[in-house]
Amino acid sequence: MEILVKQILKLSHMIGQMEEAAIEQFNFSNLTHTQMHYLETISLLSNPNITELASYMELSKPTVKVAIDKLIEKELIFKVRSDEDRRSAHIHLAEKGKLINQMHDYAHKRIAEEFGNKLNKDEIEQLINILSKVLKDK
Amino acid sequence: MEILVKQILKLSHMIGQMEEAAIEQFNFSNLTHTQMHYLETISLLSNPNITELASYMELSKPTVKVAIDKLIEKELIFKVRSDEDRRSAHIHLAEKGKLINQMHDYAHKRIAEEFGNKLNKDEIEQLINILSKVLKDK
DNA sequence: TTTTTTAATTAGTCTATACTAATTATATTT
DNA sequence: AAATATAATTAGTATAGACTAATTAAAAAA
Repeated sequence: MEILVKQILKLSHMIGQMEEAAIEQFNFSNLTHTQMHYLETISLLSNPNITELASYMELSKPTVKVAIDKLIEKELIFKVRSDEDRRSAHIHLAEKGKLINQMHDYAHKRIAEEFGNKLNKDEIEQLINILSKVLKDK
Repeated sequence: MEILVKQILKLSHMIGQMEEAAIEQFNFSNLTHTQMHYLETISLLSNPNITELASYMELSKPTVKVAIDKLIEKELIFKVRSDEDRRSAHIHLAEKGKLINQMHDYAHKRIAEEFGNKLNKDEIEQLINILSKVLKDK
């Protein structure tokens, strides 16, 4: 088990490196990690309003409002005022903002490639089975 | 391969969650991610001086100096003036600062446990073999 | 020994990220 | 209709994290 713990250290390091590389690749270097986290969360919640986003991220609404304003300025997201409740506005990812998802995809593909290059078919099949067991209901 | 890409998404998410949980567990919630990154890098470089640390992190020396001052104030690290070159000072992790390494260990152990709970012996052996192939020279 | 280089620091500035308190506009309840 | 509640915003504040330019102190080179 000691060995596995060490491997997990290396694995998480590798995943981190790949994500960092993807950030550069996609020219997101002008965004902070916090700002990328906003984009990821907006994508996850699909068009939340500020109240929902603030509650999910456990931040105050003014904090989120200011962050959102900056991301709007950078044309990464935009707001759509709700018709049901005109006090509320839903946050959407703009085309540029959607790149955040492609960026993660890219990183994950690169990692999968790395696995593919170093393993034969049987091993890949084994790995997929093992991971499906471990990651079930995640 | 599509499946593997999806699994890697889940896997990196799981690792992230475990690290976050460990941060809370170890009461590092009062540190920012940047500050933890400093501790990790100081540990990695083992007692760098400010110039080395700044160069490795690709930041200016004043930026690093200010960050280091704050971490000294929090008693996470301390400086030792060099005898060979009295202009220079080496940064050491204090006991509190060393917890950063234990924290990562803890996270990795928890992940390994999660694997252990869901896999049988054969599968664990397979996984270790597969990971050792993929993570060789990492 | 004088000059130059180097390590660290100080001073000053800017942006990001967080907060609370107060305000505005719209919805909901009484 | 009036009172209350809610979504978003504005204003004000504080800390973290980044920079450049200038200074100090020590070491190395001329």
